[in-house]
Amino acid sequence: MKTNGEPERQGYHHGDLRRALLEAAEIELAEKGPEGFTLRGCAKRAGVSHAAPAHHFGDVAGLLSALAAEGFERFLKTTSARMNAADPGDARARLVAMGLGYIEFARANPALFSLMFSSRKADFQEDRLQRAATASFEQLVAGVGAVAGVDPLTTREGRRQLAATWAIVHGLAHLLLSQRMKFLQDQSSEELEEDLAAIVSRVLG
Amino acid sequence: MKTNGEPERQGYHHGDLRRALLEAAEIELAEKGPEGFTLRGCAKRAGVSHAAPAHHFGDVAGLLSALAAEGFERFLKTTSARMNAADPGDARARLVAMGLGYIEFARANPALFSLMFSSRKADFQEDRLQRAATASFEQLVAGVGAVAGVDPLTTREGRRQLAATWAIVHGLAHLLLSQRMKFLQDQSSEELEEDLAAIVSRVLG
DNA sequence: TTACGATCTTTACGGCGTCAAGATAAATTT
DNA sequence: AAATTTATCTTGACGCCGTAAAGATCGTAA
Repeated sequence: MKTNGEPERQGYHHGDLRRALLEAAEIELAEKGPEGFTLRGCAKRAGVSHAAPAHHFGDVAGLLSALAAEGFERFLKTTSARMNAADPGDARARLVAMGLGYIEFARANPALFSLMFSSRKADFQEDRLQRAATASFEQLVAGVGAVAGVDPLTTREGRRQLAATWAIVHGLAHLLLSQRMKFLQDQSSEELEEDLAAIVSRVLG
Repeated sequence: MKTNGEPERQGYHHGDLRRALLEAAEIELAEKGPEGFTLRGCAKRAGVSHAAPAHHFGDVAGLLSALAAEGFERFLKTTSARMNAADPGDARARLVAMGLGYIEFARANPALFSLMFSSRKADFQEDRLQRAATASFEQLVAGVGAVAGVDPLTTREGRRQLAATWAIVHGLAHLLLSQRMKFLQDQSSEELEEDLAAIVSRVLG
């Protein structure tokens, strides 16, 4: 039995293969892209046999669902951090900050973002993933609600505001990731972020 | 040699296998999704051997590139039709119509749209695909330019308008396709389209 | 010490994309 | 019309993939 917290990966047993596989999966996803991702590649990267992941995640959907869940949890942290850095009394500024956090996460974790929003390989019925995704959605609803003064889901105008907010932010994130907004990405990073801030705050304002 | 235009698919040769494979690919893409798509499935659906597609398209990227090119050509037709149905003198109304055509195409051809905007399986350097995608982009630029009065790509404010227009429309399309805007999609189809029109015209207005 | 369950490996299967070689049909040349 | 060339499609093989089953090894508890 292990008495310390060290990895000790030398034996027949790995130590924390589940964690290692999640990390390997994220790297594989980033390097090979969501299309070139393979379970066997993750196993090889983690230094185990190709069938080892099955015991911890069942199948590839299980591994990707767990990774997507982690993605949404980190996503929520990113947007929350941005929001809390804004003026607590300015609901609109906080919502804009959240939107910019949304885009920041996408740009910092392109493969993960694409797994979370553009893939059907993960099982979004899985408990932890469902919960994490819902939590992020509820943060968005609350953010729009703080600006509107009502629960956006209860009124038609609220739903329109909610959809517009989400769409402008998600559209920017997705188009930037797919390298299709060259006219913005050809600029310097500072200019790009200025533009993003200007666009988001204009639509949400 | 064939003297008539009939298919005559009974012989060793197919007649128009290239066309048949493209149609099979679109159906396979729609049924199995972009992730479950296989070249062998297309061949089986077209009634030929698994290696037959290679001669016409080289590899799977070749087939999907050709299909994506067709997608962009149809996409341009859809947005153009919507634009030309709007008041020719109202540049803003025409741009809004184009945006609604963008979303209409995505909802009518979800698998194709995802191939065109969310996949790396197609080769966007391929000539015809590159041309078709560029033509669609230029239509967008022209539409925004008609509203702004300048070429949007030449000024910073123009680029911001361009990005905002594209992002709101693309964001709505992508989120609708990923089934994540239930609060809009739970409504009737008429109400949904009213909402889309309201959102797009608000952001572009 | 022994038994047991958890963890990982090995082996095997069918399906995939792709390549090479062969067969057949169509077109071209003679 | 016959022969030859070219285009089209099939067959068979290869390595990689995901997954299932069975065997090996380890940690733990009786």
